[in-house]
Amino acid sequence: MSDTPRRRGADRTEAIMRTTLELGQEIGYAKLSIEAVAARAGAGKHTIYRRWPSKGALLLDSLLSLNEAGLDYPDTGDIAADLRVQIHAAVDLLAGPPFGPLFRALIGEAQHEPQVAAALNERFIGPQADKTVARLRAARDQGQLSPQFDLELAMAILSGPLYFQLLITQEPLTHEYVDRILDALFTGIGPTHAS
Amino acid sequence: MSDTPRRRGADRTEAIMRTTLELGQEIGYAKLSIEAVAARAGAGKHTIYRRWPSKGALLLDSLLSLNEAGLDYPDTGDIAADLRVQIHAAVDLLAGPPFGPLFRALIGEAQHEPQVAAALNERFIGPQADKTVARLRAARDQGQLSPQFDLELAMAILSGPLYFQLLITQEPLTHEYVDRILDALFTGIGPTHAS
Amino acid sequence: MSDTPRRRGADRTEAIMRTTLELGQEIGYAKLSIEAVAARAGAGKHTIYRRWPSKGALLLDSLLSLNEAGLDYPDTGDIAADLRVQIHAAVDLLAGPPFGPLFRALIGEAQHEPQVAAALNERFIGPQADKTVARLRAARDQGQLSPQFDLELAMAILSGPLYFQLLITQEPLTHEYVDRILDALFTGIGPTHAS
Amino acid sequence: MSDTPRRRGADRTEAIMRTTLELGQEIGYAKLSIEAVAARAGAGKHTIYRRWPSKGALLLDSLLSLNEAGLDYPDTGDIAADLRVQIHAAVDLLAGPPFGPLFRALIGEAQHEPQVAAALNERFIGPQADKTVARLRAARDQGQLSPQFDLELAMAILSGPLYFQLLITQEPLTHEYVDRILDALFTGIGPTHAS
DNA sequence: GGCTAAGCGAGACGGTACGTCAAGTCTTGCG
DNA sequence: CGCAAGACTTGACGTACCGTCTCGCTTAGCC
Repeated sequence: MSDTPRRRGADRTEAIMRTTLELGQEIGYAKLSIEAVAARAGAGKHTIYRRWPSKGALLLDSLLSLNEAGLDYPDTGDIAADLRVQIHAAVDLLAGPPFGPLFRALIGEAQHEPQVAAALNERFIGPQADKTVARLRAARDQGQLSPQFDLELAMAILSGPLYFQLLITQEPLTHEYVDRILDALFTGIGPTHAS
Repeated sequence: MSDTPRRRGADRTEAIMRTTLELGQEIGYAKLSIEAVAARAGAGKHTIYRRWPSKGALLLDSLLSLNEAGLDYPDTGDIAADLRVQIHAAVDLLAGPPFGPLFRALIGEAQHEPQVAAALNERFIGPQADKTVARLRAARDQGQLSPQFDLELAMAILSGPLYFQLLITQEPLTHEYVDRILDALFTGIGPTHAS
Repeated sequence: MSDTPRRRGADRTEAIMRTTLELGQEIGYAKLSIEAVAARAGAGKHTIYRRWPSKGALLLDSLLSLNEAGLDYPDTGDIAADLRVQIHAAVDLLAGPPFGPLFRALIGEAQHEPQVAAALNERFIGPQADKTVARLRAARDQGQLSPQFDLELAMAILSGPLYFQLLITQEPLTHEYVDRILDALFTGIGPTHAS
Repeated sequence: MSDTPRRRGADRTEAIMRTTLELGQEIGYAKLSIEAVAARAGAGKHTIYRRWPSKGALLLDSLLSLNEAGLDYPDTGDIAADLRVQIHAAVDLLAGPPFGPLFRALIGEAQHEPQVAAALNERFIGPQADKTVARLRAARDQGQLSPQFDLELAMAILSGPLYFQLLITQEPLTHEYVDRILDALFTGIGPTHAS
C-alpha cells in the first residue's frame, strides 16, 4: 500500500535484466557497464553483483529471458520442410534486434569467460541441439535421412554455416541464405552417385 | 652510445607486436592492456597509439604476423584428399597455441568493433576463402564435385562447423572431427537417390 | 530449550558493548564497523541502531562501562599527595589498554560529533572535574592552596598537560611525567617572590 | 597559448589543497571525501593519491599551507607580556575559522593515523615548541623565570590547557581565558612561600 | 494456555566512497 | 623530431559499510 514500495527478490532481478537489455540496445554491449545498469535500474551495484558474477553472466540471463520458451520444432512429417521452418525461426531470433547484437556480444564474451561459454551451451545451444537431434532421429527412422547420417554432427553442420555468417563475415543472415545452405547440405558436395 | 639504443620505425612496430603476443599468451587477451604492452616493450603508450587505433587492431596485426604466408592449398588432383589436408592444416593453426586462443579473442573483439571485423575478413578469412573456392572450382570442372554445388557457400559450409566447434561448443577441434564433418558433407544429409 | 537462547534487552546491550570493546582492541577503532560488531555479537544491525545513534555513541557507552565506578579521590589531608595519587590513577586508566587507545579514538570522534563531545563531557570529564574541584576547594579552605587559585581552571591546568601528551605528542604518559608536571605547577613559572 | 591549459605538478597540488580547505569548511571534515575533492578541483582521484597517502595527510598539508610562516615570537624583554601576545596569536589561529575546525579534525585523525600524528608534531607542534622554549630560556637566563623551571615541560604546561579547552570541553577559547591561565601558571598552585 | 505484540537474527536494499586500474591525451626532455 | 616516460582526466571496477527496510521466528506479557 506504500507509494514507492521497496521491492525484493524477483522484482529486482527482473528490473535489472530489463534495464540491461535496454541499455545494451542503446549503447551497445561493449560500452555497457554494471555501474550504468545499476544507476538506470535504480539499484545498488551490490544488488547486481549478488546475483551475477560478471557482466557476461548478467547478459546471458537477460538475453535468455527474452526467449524463455525456446525454439520449438514442428513435426509435419516432412523433415526438409520442418528444418527449413525451424531454422528460419532461429535465424529470425538470432539475427534480429534485440536478440542478435547482444547474442553476438555474448558469444564474444564466451571466448574469454569459460563460465559464460559453459552456461551458453548448457542453457541455449544444448537444448536446441537436443531438439534438432530428436527431430532428425525421427526422420532418419522414417527413411527421410541417410541411415549413415551422424546425428552428433547435425548441430555443427546445420548451425555452423549460420554462425559463420553471423560472427565472421557478418553479412545479413536471411531466409534465402538458409535455404541455399539447406539445399546444398541435402544434396551433398560430391557428385550424385546415381547417373 | 647507449646500451639500449633508441630504435625507430619498424623496429618499434615489430617489438610491440611481439610483446603483444607474449603478453597475450601469458595473461590472456581479456586482461591484456596497452599500458602493459607499452611497459613490457619499453615503449611509450603514444608510440602504440600512433600505430594502432584500438586493442583489436593491434592484436589483429600481431596475430597475422604469425601467419604471413597464409595457408596454401595442395592440388594433387584428388579434391577430397586435398580438402582434408588443407583443413587439417587450418585446424592445426586455429586450434593450437599460440594462434588459437588469441584468434578466438580476436573474433570476440570483432563482435563489437566493425573495423576489426572488416579487417579480419579482408586479410584472413577472405584470402583463405578465395583459395578454397579456386581449388573447388577446379575440382568441379573436373567432375569431382556436383555441378550444382554453390561455390559461394563453400566457405560457410566447410568452415562453419569448425568455427562452431571452436567458438560455441569449445570442444577440442581434432583431425578426426574434421574428417567426420567432411564425410558427412560429401555424402549429404538426404538418403542416397540410388536405391 | 535452545542451546543459544534468543536473549533480550540488557543481555543484548551488554553483549554488543563487550563485542565493541573486543573488536575495537583487535582491529582499532578506525576500522571498527557496526556491521562487524553485529556479526561478531550475533546481533542484527537493527538491534544496535535501536540503542545507539552512531558509532561514537556506541563506543562511548562501551568505554564507560569499563569504568562505571569512576575515579575516586582520596583525602588524606595532604592535597599534594592526594592529587598525585589521583592523577596517577587517572593516567593508569587513560594511558593503558584497553581504555587508552579507544579513549583517544573517542576524543577524535568528538571533534566532529557534537553529541559525542557533549556526552563525553557530561558523563566522564564533568564528574571527574567536580571531584577534583571539590577536593581542591577543601584544600584551599585549609590553606594548602593559594587563596587566589582559580578553581574553575583547575581541571584545565591539571589535566591539560596530560591530554597534550596523550593526544598531541603521543609520547608515553608516565607517573614520572605527572610528578614533574605537578611539581612545576605547584611551584609556578615565575621566580619565587621570597628571596 | 591554450585556452584551458592542462597544468602540471605544483599547480595541481595547490589547486587540490585549496579545494580541500574550501570543501572542508563547507561540509566539514568528517564528510569530506577524496572523491568530492577530486570532482570539485577538476582533478582525477589518482592525482590526489599520487601525492597523499590518506585523507589525513592531505588535510595536514592543506592546513599547514595556511600558516607557512609559522607563529613568530616577539621579544620585548618582558616574558610575561611576550607569552601573552604569542599565545593570543596562537589562539586566534587555532580557534578561529578556517583553521580551527579543520585543525581539530586533524588531531582527531592523528588518533588513529600514527603518520599523521608524527607529521603534525614534526611540522607544526615541534617548531612552535622550539620557539617557545628558546624564548623561555632567554627569559630564564635573565632571571624572569624560576631557575628550576623545567623547559621541557613548557609546551605541555602552557599549551595543554588550551588544547583541553579546544578538544575536550569545546568551550570558546578566548583571550580572557588565556590570560587567566597564564596568571594562574605564573603564580603557581601552592600558597605563596612569602608570608 | 493461547494469542498477540514486540524484540530479535538475518540480511536485502539503495547509496556513497573507497582505492585500483586502464583508457586515451598531453607534456617534458633525452638522444 | 621521434621517442620513453609518465602525469593527467575520465570512468569503471569490485568491495565495504552506511542506515533503512522487510522477513519470519522466538519470547513475553496479557487476557
